[in-house]
Amino acid sequence: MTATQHRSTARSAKKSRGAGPRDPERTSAAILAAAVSEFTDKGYAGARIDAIARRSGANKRMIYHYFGDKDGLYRAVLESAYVGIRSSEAGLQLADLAPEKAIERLVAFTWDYFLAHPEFLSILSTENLHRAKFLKKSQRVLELHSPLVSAISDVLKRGAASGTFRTGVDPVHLYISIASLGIFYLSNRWTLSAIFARDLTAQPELRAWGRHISAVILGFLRPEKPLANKAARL
Amino acid sequence: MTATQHRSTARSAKKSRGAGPRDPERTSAAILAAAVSEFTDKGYAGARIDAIARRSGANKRMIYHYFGDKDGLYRAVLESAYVGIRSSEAGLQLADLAPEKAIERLVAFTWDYFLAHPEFLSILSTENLHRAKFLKKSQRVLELHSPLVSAISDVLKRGAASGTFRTGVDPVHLYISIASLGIFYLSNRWTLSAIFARDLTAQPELRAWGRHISAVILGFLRPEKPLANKAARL
Amino acid sequence: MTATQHRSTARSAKKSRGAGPRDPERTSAAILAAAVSEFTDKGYAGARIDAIARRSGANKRMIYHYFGDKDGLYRAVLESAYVGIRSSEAGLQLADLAPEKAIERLVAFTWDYFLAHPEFLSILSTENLHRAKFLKKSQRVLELHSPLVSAISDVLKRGAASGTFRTGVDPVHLYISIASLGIFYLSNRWTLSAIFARDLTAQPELRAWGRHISAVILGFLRPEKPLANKAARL
Amino acid sequence: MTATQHRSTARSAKKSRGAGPRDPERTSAAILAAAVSEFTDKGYAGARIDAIARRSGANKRMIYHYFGDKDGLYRAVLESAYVGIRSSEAGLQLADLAPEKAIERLVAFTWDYFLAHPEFLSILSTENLHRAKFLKKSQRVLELHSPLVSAISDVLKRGAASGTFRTGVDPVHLYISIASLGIFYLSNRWTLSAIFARDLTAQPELRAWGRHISAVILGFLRPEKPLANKAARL
DNA sequence: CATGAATGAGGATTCATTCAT
DNA sequence: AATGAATGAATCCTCATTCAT
Repeated sequence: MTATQHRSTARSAKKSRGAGPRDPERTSAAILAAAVSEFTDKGYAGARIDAIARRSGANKRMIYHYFGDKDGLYRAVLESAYVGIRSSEAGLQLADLAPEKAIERLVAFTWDYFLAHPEFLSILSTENLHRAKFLKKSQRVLELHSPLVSAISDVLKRGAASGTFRTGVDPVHLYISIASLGIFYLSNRWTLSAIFARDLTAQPELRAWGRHISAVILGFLRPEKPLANKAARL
Repeated sequence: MTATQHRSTARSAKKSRGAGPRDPERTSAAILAAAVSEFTDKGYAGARIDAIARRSGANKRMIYHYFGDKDGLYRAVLESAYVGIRSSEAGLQLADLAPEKAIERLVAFTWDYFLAHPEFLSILSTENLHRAKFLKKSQRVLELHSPLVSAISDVLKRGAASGTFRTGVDPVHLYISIASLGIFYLSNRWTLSAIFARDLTAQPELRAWGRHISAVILGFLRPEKPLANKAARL
Repeated sequence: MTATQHRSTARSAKKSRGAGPRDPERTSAAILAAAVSEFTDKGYAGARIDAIARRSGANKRMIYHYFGDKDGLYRAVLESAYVGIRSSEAGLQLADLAPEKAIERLVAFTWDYFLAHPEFLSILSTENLHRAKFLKKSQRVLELHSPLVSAISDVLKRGAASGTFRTGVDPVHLYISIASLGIFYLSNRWTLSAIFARDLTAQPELRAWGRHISAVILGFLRPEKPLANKAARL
Repeated sequence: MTATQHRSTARSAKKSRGAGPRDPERTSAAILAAAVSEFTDKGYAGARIDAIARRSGANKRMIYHYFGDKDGLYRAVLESAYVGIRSSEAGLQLADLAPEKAIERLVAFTWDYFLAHPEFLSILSTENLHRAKFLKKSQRVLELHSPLVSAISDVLKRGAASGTFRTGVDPVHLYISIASLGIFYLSNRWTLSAIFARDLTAQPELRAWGRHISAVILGFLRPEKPLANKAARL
């Protein structure tokens, strides 16, 4: 990625043409970016190749050249979405933190990421409408997830050992819970705002919900019976 | 209703054609049912009027007759989905139960309803892709939700008063949390199964997740400092 | 066929609209006729659905409605071509004629048919470019040909028995020979005229070639050693 | 030629890339060969410039460099096909053979050539679909054919003079007859096999048909009335 | 000479919707 | 009330050809 950027920077110095013909990397990146927007806004079936061409400034033919067909382009969008979140996540260093802090940090990161990347939520939703038809084929994406599970598992073990967390929590369940609370709220804020007659998309509401997620997750993780009680019962 | 039935009975004697032409109610119900399936499976843009006509056995022209256009048909589907869940919910009688029992019941009902009505999840997701464009227009649906909020609010108050629940919980937040955990899991089970390499659609996993939702919600609702509070009260 | 014509005639009396909407039979017949011309002129790949729509006066969508896709339309054209020649042929009554007369009649009919139906030659040529890909799938066409072989076989047997024809002639070979001489000349008249610098498409040339086919076929069928045989029999 | 070879040898030492860039002759020959295959398989309209580039290993731009456009490339293919058969034919030396032997040889050569050069048949067929549009423009090809007609004419005259052949046979007609029987069978073997439910592409069938052509042509050429009869009538 | 990116006009096919009966 | 034919505007995709290097 750095190499690429360098190269294109170097070149754009030489010839400052706005949107670059003869610059395959830039062209295909522009197409991908436009495709992310379009698929995000309209879903798979609603997305229009013509619109992507227009948005990206590229010739329609180039889309087929670089991505094969609509499916291929969508697949590229899907992959880039997952690669995006997982690689950001990799910088969290949960192992260096106390269990409670680690979970707080993971929850905060996740919520912030979802807030900052609405396209991720949208692609997810689209992909699930298709029952993960495309995702299943993407080995590249599938390999991305075991580090995440290991990291969470490690935190949970440490927390249980120190008595901070309840025992027996499944790390996959925990991650899904965190994601649920964040993604569902954001993905469904439009219908939720409508039915509850309350603007859940407003900044204060969003901040409140972020705190709520933390409260729910940490509230749940508290040991089932406080230590004192346990001792008392013995 | 009686009139209609009488009429159609009278006529079906006259001309015994299998599926009923000249039976407006049956025709439009068949169309709606087919539309639910189609929109559920394909989303709004992916749904095909032709497919709905085929699936329902009705003439395509009838769809336009009863529902105006594709939008109108979709709106009908959307409304029927919300009416379905809210009217089932109305039978819960949460006010008659102890706070903890009431929440357990609400959680269990909600999870079971989502499990039994995948079309509800799908429609929700589709509607959110469109930022609730259609829902906003449906006064009928919007009016359906204040009883739900009131009921939950009442339970939370009773729980807080008795020391069973923490205080300051927003009923809308609580409902969204319950819905999040259920809907997100089910809507996303296809991608989640893929990325976590684990069949989250299997019966035991589904049952485990149902228990997990209860644990999370009730775990969260526990008073924040149980020992102190409890001690104080004793 | 007669029924159809009658019906559409009856109707066109009632409502004299030039090209008939609401007359499926006429519409699909018009499409087929236009398709025959287009595929004949341009071959499969060169044919344009748009052109067929224009030529037939039908809406493009109707082509897909009646024939499925380009392949289906081509297949219909192919079938109609074979049905055309074989059903005309069926009226020849070769069994009622003396062997030599029967062959003369078959040759004359075949040549005349080819002359009158250039589209048949063209479709044949197109189909062979595709190695009979479509024909192989058409059971309907394949069943059309055994009566022809039987009829020729019978004539050859009678001719051999009476000493008019040589023995051991394969009826399929004979038919292919007759077809070869006629079809090749006509299909290739354009290149042949060019390379031999002689207008082989002119009427006198066509008549001369018709006589030539007869002479070749009958010349070939003469018994191999006429003198001896004839003498012996006298 | 020598210069070119020298040059390319010198360079192939320098950069041993498999197929030769910087070797104009090889590049254009490779393009032509690929074009022959492509036009043969798909016809003019069905042929793809991209496919020819891929098949030949040449850059698409080179095709335009050497042949101008699709038409020019097709024309080159067409010319090479005719040059191929006519120059092979030139070696037959029919004048040195007895008339019957000469015809036998011509028939055998022609059949063998068609068998060995399916692309010739295919190009012919394609060119005739276009009514010899391209051929007419190719002076080079047109000049190729008068020697053939002269040679056949000479043989026929000698045969008629010696009483071996019937009189009044048009040499162009004779050649077209020979070509008809060979080309039609081979070009149409796919449809003929299908409609006659018999594999006419099998080796034994091909050999049998080769003999059949000879039998038909020589059978036809036999004098109409044996000499004895003629004498008797005088 | 050679390359691979780029293009615009068109190609088959599909869709929601309306018309005539 | 119900039907099946008909439509025109898109929609995805492909093609021959040219441009910049």
